[in-house]
Amino acid sequence: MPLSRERIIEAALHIADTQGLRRLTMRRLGDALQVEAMAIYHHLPRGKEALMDALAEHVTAVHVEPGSTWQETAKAWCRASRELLRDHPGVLALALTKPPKGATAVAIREQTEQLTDAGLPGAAEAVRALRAFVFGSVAVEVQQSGWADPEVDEWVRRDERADVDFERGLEALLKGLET
Amino acid sequence: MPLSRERIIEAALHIADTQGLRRLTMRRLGDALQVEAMAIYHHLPRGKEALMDALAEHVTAVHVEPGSTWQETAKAWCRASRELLRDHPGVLALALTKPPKGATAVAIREQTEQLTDAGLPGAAEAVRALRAFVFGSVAVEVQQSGWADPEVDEWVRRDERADVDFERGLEALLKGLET
DNA sequence: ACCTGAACACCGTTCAAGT
DNA sequence: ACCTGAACACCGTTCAAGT
Repeated sequence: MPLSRERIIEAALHIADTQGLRRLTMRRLGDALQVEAMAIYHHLPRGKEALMDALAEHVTAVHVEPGSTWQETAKAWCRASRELLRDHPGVLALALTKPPKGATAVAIREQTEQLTDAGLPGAAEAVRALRAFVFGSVAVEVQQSGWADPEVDEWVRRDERADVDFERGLEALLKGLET
Repeated sequence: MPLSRERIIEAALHIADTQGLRRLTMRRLGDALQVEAMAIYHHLPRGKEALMDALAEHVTAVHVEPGSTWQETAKAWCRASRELLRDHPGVLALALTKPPKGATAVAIREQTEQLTDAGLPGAAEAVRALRAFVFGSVAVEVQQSGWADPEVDEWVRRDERADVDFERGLEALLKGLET
C-alpha cells in the first residue's frame, strides 16, 4: 500500500488518540507507516504544521443531510460533531483551538446555508452558538473522563449522564434560538 | 530578583500568549528569565509537564465572592472565567483539555458549594453546564479572532457581538437551570 | 514521482560540579 | 539551597542522492 495523505492522517490520529498528542512525532509517525519520517514531507509539504491542520480539519469538518425542520438539521449536526470529537480526544485541543480553515470553513458555511434555507433568520449567530455548545460539552466531558476513577459503575453512570445532559442542553439551546 | 515558581509561570504565560505554545521551550523560558534552562527544574521538579499543569491551573482556578442570589454568584464566576481565559489565548488549549487538578479542582468544589449554599439543588450539574458554556464561548470567540481580518471596524464590531452573545447565552442558561 | 541517509539546529532532561 | 556546563537521546526539517 503506497503512502498517501489519508493513510498518514489515519495513522497520526491513532497515535494521538492512544498515546497523546505530545507523543505524535514525525519519526514515530514514519515508523507506524513503515517509512522514513522524511517521506511524509512529500505528501504534506508544510510538514508537522500541515499535519496538525489536517488533523483539526478531519475532526471538525462535519456534513449532515438537511432534516425536515431547521431544528432537526441543527440537532443532527450537533450530535455528529460531538461524536466525532469524542472519538478523537487526542486532537481535541487542536479542534477547539485552531481557526477553522479549508474543509471546516466550508462545512460551517454549508451549515449556515442549510439553516437559512430552512427558514431560520440569523443563522450565522445560531451556528456560532451551536458550535460553542458542542465544543463546551465535549471539553467538559473529556476532561472529566481523564479523572482517575476506580469505580467502573461510576464510569458508566457518568457516561450516560453526559448523554442526557447533552440532549437536555441541546433542546434548551434550540428553544432559545427560536425567538 | 531570585527565580521563583511565580516568576516562571508569569514568563511562560507571556511567551505562550505572544509567540504561541509551540514556541514555549525550557531554553527560551530560561533566556527570558536570564537563567540557564536547567535552573527551572529546581522550582518545577517534574519539568515541562509540571509547567503545563501550572499554566492550565493558573487560567482556570477562579474564585468569586458569593452574590445575593445563586444566579449572581454564577454570573460573576462565568464572567471572571471568560475574562481570564480570553486574556491568555496561548494556553487555552491546555485549559480546555487538561483534567482539572489542584487549585482548579478546589475552585470547582468551592463553586459547587457556593451554589448549594445559595439554595440551588443539583449544583454539580449546574457547575458542569456553566463550565461548558464558558469553555465553548471562549473557544469559538478566540478561534474567530484568529481568522484573517483586514477591516479594523469589523474587528471591533465582532468583539462587541461576542460580549452580547455571551451575556444573552448566560442569561438563557441560568433560566434553564432554575427548573 | 517517491523515498532514503546524512546532516544541522534545536529540544527536554540527567547529573556531577560549582557557589 | 540554588544555579551552571557538559552530555545524551530525541526532535523537525533540508537537501542531495538514489530508484
